Amino acid sequence: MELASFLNAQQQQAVEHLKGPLLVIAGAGSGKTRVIEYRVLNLIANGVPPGQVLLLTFTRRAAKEMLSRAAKRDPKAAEVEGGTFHAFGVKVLRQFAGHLGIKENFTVLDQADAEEALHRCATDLKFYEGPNRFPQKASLQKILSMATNKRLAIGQVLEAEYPNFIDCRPQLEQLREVYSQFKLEKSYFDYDDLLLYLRLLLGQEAVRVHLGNQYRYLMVDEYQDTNLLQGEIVGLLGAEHQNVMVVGDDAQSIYGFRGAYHQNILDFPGKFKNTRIIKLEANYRSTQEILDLSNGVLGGMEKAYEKHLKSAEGRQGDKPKLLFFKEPAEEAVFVADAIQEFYHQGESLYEMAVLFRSSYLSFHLQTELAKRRIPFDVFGGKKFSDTAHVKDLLAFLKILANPKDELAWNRCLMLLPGVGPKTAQKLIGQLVGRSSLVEMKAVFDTLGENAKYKTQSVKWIKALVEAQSQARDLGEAYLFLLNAYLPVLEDQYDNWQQRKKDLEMLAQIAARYQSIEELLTDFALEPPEREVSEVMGIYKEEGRVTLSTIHSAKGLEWGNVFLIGMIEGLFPSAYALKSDEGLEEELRLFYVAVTRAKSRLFLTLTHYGFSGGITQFNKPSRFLDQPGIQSHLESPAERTSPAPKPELPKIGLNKEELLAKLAELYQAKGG
DNA sequence: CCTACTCAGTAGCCT
DNA sequence: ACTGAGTAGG
Ligand SMILES: Nc1ncnc2c1ncn2[C@@H]1O[C@H](COP(=O)(O)OP(=O)(O)OP(=O)(O)O)[C@@H](O)[C@H]1O
Repeated sequence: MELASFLNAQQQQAVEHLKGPLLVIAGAGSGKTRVIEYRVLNLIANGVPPGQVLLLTFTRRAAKEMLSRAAKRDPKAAEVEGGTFHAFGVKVLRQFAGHLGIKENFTVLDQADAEEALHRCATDLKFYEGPNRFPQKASLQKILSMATNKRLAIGQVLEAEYPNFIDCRPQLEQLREVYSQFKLEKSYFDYDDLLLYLRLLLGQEAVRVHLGNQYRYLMVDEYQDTNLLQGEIVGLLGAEHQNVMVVGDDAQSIYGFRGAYHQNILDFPGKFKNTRIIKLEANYRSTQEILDLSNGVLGGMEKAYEKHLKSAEGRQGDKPKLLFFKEPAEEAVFVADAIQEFYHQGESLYEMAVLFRSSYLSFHLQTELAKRRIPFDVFGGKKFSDTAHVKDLLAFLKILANPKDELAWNRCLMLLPGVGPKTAQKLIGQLVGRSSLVEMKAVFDTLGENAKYKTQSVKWIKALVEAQSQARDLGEAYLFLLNAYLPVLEDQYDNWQQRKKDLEMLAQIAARYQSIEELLTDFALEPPEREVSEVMGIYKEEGRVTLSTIHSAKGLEWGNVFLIGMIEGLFPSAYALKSDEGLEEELRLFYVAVTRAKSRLFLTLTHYGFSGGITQFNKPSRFLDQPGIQSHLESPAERTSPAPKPELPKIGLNKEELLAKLAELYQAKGG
């Protein structure tokens, strides 16, 4: 392989470094991802069996992309073990399940499932009955998760983030214990458990040696967004052989809310003695104008970064533009117009992205694009699998996979009219004592005739039994369940037809899987993004515009990028303004956003916004006031201040007059 | 005792 | 739009 034709000198050094610890730390667009790709190939070319290489990435998508690109040059690269820390945790945990007395087909709880489970434990412990306020389920999950990922005591998390709940510390500690027991008993693992148990297993000398021998070469991408727990995992996985390469950019650490510890990357050389450090200097992605702005963003940070982004090839282009609009609909029209214009100039839709801080900022644009039949994909925000009806059907599938899944039963039973928490619990008490669906059927068959939920629940258990015994594949099994669920769906939702379509689409996805466990695990670890109608029409050539949160755009690049919603309180987010670190992370997020663009970059905002049911005046993001940023933006000569509201015309109508006018209008005029 | 309904308050980023 | 609190009613 002639590396020199694909890599610069520093990249080659990194790719040719095969043994011992290596840290590649470099700015955005400097070719870090490319280094990983070629290092995988180089390891294989040097005789390393691909199965001995472990590549941990931030999303499963990233791992898949890197490995499939590498596999084009050497098919063996496809055999490399790649995925997220969480996915790797699942894999290892399934291998060792037998030794830990847990079911091999354990269920992975997503965040909402974990919240439900926590809520149940807290309710059982009667923590909501006392006179003191106890955190809501979402906060419970966040507090415990933060403690796990940052390796902090619950008290420390409370002090730092939830001082108002500081008195709940003993209860929260008890809750964590009960919740852990509950999960272990039922073979549930939430996201944090996947890391925690992996860490626990690696704490066993024998496991550490075993995995160290199995995976002789470890690579970690986006290392700046790993947390302390993941840092420990890397330390243990690499302890045997020290062949650990981590890659990242400390200025791109944007997952603090998930416990990311950007110091991890700076501490790496301390953890692994004799670490070789390689810095990549040249940027291959963007024009110098875009990089000037990026450098301006870096310059606005508290922390001084020595890096200075410079285009490798001296690429020149337009200065990034800052544009103001009256309201979101107008902003959407501008973006859609520009997309169409670029498309007609010959740009592929794949080279266009619209980025935003929060997913709801894209709603207007979604409407506008759909209206114009411009195909697009949405990343980030509410997932397809977060919607109630999809979760309902997944609960049925969970029961099919594991008839003793109490949380799934609870969700399903609560859908029955006449069944609330108490009845559901009572039924579950009877159900879990039985070992199969067929035996469970008796519970419903023997219900008193006056139980109004009897008919429906008997239909359900019948469908479950049939799905288990008669279906030839998962697609068929799914249809049994869907048909049983439909009456309740139609009852529950006004827009059931739309939801039914979603569930039919889920049928297609389900049919692609061999086993339910696989499907459920995939849905938990990498939920499908919200599907968007397959609009065709005038855009025959393939290609789709990307609409993405900045977080989900990490590591990606496009020729044309629109960053919308540059509004104070939205970006930087009001939540983040509470602390200096919060604001600093927003700036890093801004840096990530602008460095996604190769050639053209637009920042937009609107004067009016809509929030909490009222129209508001927006203030431009404070980022735009920073001189180092402003000077690299081309904006309208004068900043159009919000148009003053026109004076209201004076009219005076009293109640009688109003009623008389109303009566006039009520005069029927239609056919 | 339990469920179903109404109302008020709030709305982030992800595995 | 969606959640939790509070209350009316089975
Ligand atoms: N040596 C090179 N010569 C030419 N182009 C390169 C070279 N290295 C990388 N590139 C290209 O530069 C762009 C950015 O590279 P890459 O995605 O690897 O950067 P990165 O450092 O991972 O960026 P980020 O930190 O934003 O994820 C890609 O389009 C890549 O193909």
